[in-house]
Amino acid sequence: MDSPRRIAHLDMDAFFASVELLRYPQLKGLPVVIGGGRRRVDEMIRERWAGRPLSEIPPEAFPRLKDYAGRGVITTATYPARQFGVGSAMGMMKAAKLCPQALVLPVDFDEVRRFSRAFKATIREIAPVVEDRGIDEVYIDFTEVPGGQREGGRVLARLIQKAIFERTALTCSIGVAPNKLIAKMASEFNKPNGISVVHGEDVQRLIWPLPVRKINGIGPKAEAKLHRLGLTAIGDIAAREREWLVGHFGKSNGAWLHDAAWGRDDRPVVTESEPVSMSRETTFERDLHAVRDRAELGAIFTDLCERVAGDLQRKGYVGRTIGIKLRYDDFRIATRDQTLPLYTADARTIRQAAGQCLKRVDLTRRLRLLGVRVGKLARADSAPNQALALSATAPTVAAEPRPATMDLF
DNA sequence: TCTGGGGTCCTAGGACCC
DNA sequence: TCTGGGGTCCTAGGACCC
Repeated sequence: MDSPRRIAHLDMDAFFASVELLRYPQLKGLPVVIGGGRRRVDEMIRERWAGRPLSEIPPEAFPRLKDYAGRGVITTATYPARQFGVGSAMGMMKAAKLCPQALVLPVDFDEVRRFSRAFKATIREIAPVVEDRGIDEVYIDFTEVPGGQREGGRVLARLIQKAIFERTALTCSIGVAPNKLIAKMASEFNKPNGISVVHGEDVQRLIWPLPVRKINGIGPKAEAKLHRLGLTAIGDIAAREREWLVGHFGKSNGAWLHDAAWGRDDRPVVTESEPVSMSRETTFERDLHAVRDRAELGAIFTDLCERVAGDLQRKGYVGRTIGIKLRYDDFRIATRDQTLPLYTADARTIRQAAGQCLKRVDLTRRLRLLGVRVGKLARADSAPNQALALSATAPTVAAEPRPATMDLF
């Protein structure tokens, strides 16, 4: 007999902040936020306290939110900071109003990635079917893992929690359920360092009272529309006819909403995937103008192209679609892209194509952000250009005159 | 309260082909 | 002269997630 599906969602608790607290244990229990600045705050601190262990730097030595005057958002807040209403994705300015005394530390991506690899490796040693959902989250298929069914998955979840803590000294929260959709919601029920187990028959009791926004895939826009229609809880969606939802949200979205509200989701746990695009973008310290700040903008542009090229080369990919992204001072976004005849990972080729794209957007407004993207990726070792060349010159294909519009490229 | 950076997926129109 | 439908690729924008 087939075992019923048991899917876990695991979320590291305040991941970025917890990683920093391992370095600065003296900050435990204090409101700390991670994020914001491009200035290496911790380097400044270390310089000032050179020669002393990091753990001996007194909390008073750290910068506070009230002293922080930069663009940017909070990546993670410790639980003491969350008590003041500070949370991820919140602007630094707003956070400073809510909790001016919170200490600010920058993101140390290398360190966070190191811990990310460590906790994921620990999980895979216990349960091999793991789907990456970013730096601090995974789905795990418990179904076929020995012991994965005991107490609905609670026993295995405890084992994983313990193994991660022993290896990294970090805590996580786990939800186990019949599918990814419910597991994701369940992992939030007992945060931090919690486990919750949800069964199919619990959907009505545990899921229906939750606000619609708790469904992974319902964002601010969908939430607003649901509210306008008088639907605020997940149960309100479930109470509607499928056809009614299809009428208001379209065939695919309406059906999905109905399924989600009833806790139905048969998506598999996907262990491997290939990247679709790679990009680099940056928000300037102050808004820049294409003409007045031409030199500065040009240098940033070149740097972005070089960084994307570096990423592609380091990871072994090439791409054919080169694109740019602008954010204007009024927060409107414009994108342009162009697909090249050959794959590339070369910074100059990327810069050339991205430069063409830049000519096609409005550059009279001041810019807040500039980004460069490479899409239509292929593995560099799969020799995609040779394949393209072969198909273009295959003897069975007659050489046709190119239409005039192609000459533009 | 003026809102980062890195992604994925979906939609929709037009070009082009059969 | 007018009328098709299906499929794929390209491009721009937008919603959403971590």
